Amino acid sequence: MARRIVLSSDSEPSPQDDLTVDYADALNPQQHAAATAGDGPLLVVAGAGTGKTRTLIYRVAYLVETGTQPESIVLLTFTRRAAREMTTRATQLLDGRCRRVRGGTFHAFCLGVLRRHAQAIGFPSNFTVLDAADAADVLSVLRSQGEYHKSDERFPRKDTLRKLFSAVTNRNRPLDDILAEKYPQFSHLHDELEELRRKYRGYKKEHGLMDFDDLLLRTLELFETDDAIRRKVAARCKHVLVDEYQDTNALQAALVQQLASVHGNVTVVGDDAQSIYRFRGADFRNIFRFPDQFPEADVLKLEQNYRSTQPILDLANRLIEQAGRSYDKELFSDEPEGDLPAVVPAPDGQMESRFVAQMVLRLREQGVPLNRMAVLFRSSHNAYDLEVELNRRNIPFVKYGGTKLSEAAHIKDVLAHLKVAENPQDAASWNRILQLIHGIGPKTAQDLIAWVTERDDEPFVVDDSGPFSKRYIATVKKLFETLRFIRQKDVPLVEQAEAVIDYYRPLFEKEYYEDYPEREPDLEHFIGLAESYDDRQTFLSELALDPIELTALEQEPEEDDEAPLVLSTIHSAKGLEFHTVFIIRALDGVLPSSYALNEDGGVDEELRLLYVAITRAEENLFISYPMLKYQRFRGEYMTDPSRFITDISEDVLEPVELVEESAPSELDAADDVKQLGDGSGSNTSPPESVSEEEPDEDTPDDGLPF
DNA sequence: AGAAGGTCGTTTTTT
DNA sequence: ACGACCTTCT
Repeated sequence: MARRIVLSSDSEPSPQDDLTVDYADALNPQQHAAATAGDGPLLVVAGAGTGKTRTLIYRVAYLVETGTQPESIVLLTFTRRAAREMTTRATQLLDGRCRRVRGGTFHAFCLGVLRRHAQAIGFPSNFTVLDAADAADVLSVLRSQGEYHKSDERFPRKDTLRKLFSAVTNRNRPLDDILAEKYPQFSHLHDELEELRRKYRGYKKEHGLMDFDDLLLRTLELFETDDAIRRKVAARCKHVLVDEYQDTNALQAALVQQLASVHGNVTVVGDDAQSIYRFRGADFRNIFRFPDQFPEADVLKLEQNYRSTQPILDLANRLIEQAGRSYDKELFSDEPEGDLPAVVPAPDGQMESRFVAQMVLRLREQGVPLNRMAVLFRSSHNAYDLEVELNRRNIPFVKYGGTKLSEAAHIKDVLAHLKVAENPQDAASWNRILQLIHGIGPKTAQDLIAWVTERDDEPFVVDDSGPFSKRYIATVKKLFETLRFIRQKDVPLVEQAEAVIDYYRPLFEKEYYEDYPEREPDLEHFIGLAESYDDRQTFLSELALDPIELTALEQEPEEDDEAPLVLSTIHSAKGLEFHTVFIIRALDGVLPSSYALNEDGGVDEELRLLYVAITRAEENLFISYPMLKYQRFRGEYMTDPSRFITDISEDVLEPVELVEESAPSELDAADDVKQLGDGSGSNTSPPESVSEEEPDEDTPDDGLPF
């Protein structure tokens, strides 16, 4: 290791009292210490709602204000949304300089590095980013080429293969280990799987493809291969700040080490009790290993909660006691007063949805804006019932964790055309667009791809040397024409998108003959989206790394629309906070997911998930579940409430009974009215029972101006 | 042989 | 509602 000579910053050292922000006044002593800490590694262990984000924002401002170039600050967050929000808030706090702080996800940051330096590890700079489905499709092609299902043995399906290989990469452990641990039924296929994994790597390299894991892995490889690049990149990272450190995996921890390898200034913030991404290779132990990784690290704790009332924290604390391992943070609030969290058993799923919808409307009447309320659930389909109910009542909502625009099959089709224009070697996209053509199946597609990727110079010319048949030649010609057009210089991205869609439309209507009218609007959205970008490569990468929620687009962004209610998976609600939180479908088999029961450590992770959900709430918390459930195969059956809430005493989690309001007399009037039962155990008045006038059939109007 | 079309069993969480 | 697999058609 070379001797290091550290040059001190040339900008004049700013004395504390010249700062424009009053840090001591805005932060509590613990937060203040973290935000204004000096150089070197720093670990901040912070409980839920303790102002972790706030502290990071102030730290960014402080660093900028004390002379650090904003461009040399790297703020790594879990989602792009979080990064955007943090830089915006830092900007409000200080000034425009904070906008130039570099921020984003590990994946986005690595993408930027690789776009500049990929050649050093044998990739073209215009490599394509594969999302999870694309990666699985590539594996599927390789699997059928390899004829692995020769005997009658079942071979893992494409998505299982992808998960398996992803786990190997993210946990940085040998295939054997992962097989033994997670897929013992496939252990005997070890040799075939190793071979397939090798082929997959080779295929990606040959065709300029990187999946999500590669973005991290190849960046590390780059740093190992070329030390000059490592030093150059790390030199631009004067300060590295990482949010949600408990959810990083082995690769990300290694990356942090590399990025900090020149200046050694790292601040990581996290909470081991909120680690919920184990399935993705995250290891909460990273946070405890940090002091080993950086021996001089200072460790600070934030314990005072500013978000929730004490009754909500009591429930959270009680809940986390059930975990197999102990967490030493006991959350306390400066807001002792508040309603008890309520557990609400509903007769069935529809009633559960009606309860949520009506409570939302009542609270809105009381002045709580819709977007300060959230409905959280374990998995996306748990909300289907509720979505129907909300649509029926014209209550606007956004759903996070649902289907993404770029994950819809027809949008992937359009994207594949643009990807091929960007990277003609992209066999994965070729495979997709060729098979859309009538008469071309897997085999012909492979032959054509082999032919077309041979000629890098001008891949979009049809001549007689190709393996063409009359069945589809006309369409292939049109396809190539379109591709040649959009590859010309200076064709605006919107026009490229329009050209692709013009070509694609007939194929689209044939492929989705059953329901293409419903899908049609997405194509329009897509064009609208393309308008706000001018660079095709940026557009494609951003869409892959930061997919757009479908419901977010359906929300017409009209001026005086009320901000919508938030529906979200618990995972996607991480880091957010709401005045009122509803947790629905709190059932055994759903909230501890039945999948988690077999894995060891699985149940604890589900418990942390519920803990995260609960600690999103500031004032009101309702946990509900349906007592009856319907499944196609089983018919109606009785459910069990989540094991996590059954043993909680009533003075911490208050049971609430739903009661239908007895109908005054008219027929059908009882249909939509219920009131909260005895909710008066707590120290504030229960929500008044509001009887709702049931609107006429099919013209729901809850008094909302939408 | 290879593609199209129908049928059956299925469905966590995300960059 | 979606994909893996099987059968039928070109």
